[in-house]
Amino acid sequence: MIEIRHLRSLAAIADSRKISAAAERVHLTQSALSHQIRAIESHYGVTLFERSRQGVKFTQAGERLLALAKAVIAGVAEAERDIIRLKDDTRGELRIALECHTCFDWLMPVMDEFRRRWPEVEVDLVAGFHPNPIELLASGKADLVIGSRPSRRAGFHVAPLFRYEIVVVMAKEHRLRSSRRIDADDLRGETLITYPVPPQRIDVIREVLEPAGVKLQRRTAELTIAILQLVASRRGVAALPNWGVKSYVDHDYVLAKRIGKGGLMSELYAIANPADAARPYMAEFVEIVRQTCARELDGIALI
Amino acid sequence: MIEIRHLRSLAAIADSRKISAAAERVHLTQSALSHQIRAIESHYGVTLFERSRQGVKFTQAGERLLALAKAVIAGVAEAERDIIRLKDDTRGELRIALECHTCFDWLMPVMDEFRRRWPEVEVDLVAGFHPNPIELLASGKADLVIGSRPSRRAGFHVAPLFRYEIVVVMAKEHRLRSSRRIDADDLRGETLITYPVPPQRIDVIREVLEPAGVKLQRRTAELTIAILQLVASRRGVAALPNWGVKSYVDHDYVLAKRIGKGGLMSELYAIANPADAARPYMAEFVEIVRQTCARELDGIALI
DNA sequence: ACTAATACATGAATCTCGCTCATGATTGAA
DNA sequence: TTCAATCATGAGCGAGATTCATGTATTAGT
Repeated sequence: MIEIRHLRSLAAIADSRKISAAAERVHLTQSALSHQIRAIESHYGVTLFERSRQGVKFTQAGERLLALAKAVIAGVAEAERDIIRLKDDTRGELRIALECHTCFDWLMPVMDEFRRRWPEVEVDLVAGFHPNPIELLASGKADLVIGSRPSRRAGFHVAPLFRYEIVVVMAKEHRLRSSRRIDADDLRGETLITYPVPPQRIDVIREVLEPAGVKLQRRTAELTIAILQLVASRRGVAALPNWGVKSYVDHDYVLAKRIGKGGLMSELYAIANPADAARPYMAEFVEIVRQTCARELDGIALI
Repeated sequence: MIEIRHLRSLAAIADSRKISAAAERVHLTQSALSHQIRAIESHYGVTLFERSRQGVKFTQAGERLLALAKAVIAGVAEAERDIIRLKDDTRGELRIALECHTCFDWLMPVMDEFRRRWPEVEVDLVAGFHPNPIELLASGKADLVIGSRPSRRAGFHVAPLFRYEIVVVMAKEHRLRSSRRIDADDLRGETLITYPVPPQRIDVIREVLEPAGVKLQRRTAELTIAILQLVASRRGVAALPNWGVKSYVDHDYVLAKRIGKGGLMSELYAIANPADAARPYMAEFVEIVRQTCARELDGIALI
């Protein structure tokens, strides 16, 4: 008899196109998923998808079950929200502060979806640039910070979001235009264009340039689009999330290059006070971020 | 994590109003169901229903989960039908013959629902009275007979429907009007009004009168309403299913009396040729009968 | 009031079935 | 060809679901 866990597996497979990747998402081994699928297939006497190296392709029967899965999963989630509402007082506010300003790109759809699910929660963005957004949590000016992992000593509740790659963007005519990858030394003499935050908060400085003893001139801008304008007009280079610059690269406005051998990776977390983290809608906000980003941003990995 | 089996349990509890009765319907012990519910309740931190002597009453949270359960169960059933359709050729015909003519009462809503679910199957009623409807199966004139259990030697596929009580109905002014129960001897000298079928096919004769050596005059009528007219106008008594006469008794047209100490019970089965019984829509027709009757008929027990 | 009956709860024992582990099979790429 | 990636398969284990035995509470009957 089919169960919700099977439907969740199915949805995960549909999302990731690969059984082994889907297995991770539902916290199972590849073997377990394989067994699950086989069980469903033999139960109904149909095949759910054609397996191949580059992912699975759903059959008609698979699509039909997938449609059921999506409906059931959504229905269950909605019912669970309603039950929480019946049980607890779910009014509250969610003031969000961003450490990484590129995140505005994906925050809007996330907030939209969140408002739909928790209309009684007041969502707000904490405006302006802050040298250390985490302090906003401690001072009670924000309820949730999206940024890099704080030291665990600070006592905050930390939920992992995703890992992404930071790339160097440069003008199309830049002298390094034909390099496949960029190392710290390559950048000597360049101007680095960043958001107006302390150098220690900028990954490429902290992780790459400083260890190599390379110190660049800096120039700041508040908006991603402004940074890219400066880059395109050859006022310097910038280091930004790959998903933040993808559309500009695709349109050939600028070039993006990998940093170092394996690329410079960074991770985003949702950080909250432990008291607030227990609120029912908090975990769901994090889930919405993860799902939305996994769907809309290229080249990220949920963590 | 909640699973479909929990939702099925919940729906069964809602239907039967009693945990122990519901347990049987989902093929579990009362204990297992009790544990299941407790697990769900503690998982969500809510109570799903107030337990009391005469059944359970759903709380708001219980109602919400129940709504989910109904939606999910219906969705799963629909998806499974679609998958069967994708897999097999599901066209076919379903010619139904009735052994018990009172069954026309509930057959219409059943057929309606069936047509909705399997529009590509041609449903038909085999008209007229037949001395032995089972023969219609063997001769290929019917695909499904609804009646009492045939001898297992006959090689038919038999699906149980429900158990019900056969009561004696009599005019309000009948000499036995104040008896609480009727025994074979009480009926000596009466006229028994029946459908026009052989005496061996009439339960009250086979099970009660004949064993007691009581032989009554018989008179026949083809329609339940005609039999009741004759009873009401004091032309005799009849023995009919309790649910078949309930509305007439409730309106005080006739009286109904229990037969013997524990009542005369009878059972209905759906009988088909094994080859036909394998067809996907057959099992579902039986399910629809069971569910519809459990919902609409008073005083029956699914078997 | 006492007893019997009915319905649900509870804890321990048991057992099922779903998971992981180890390994094999297949296929595409280098 | 070999390697790497992906999925399949079978055996064995263990968590969790079920049953069994019993307890508790409420109700009906005499």
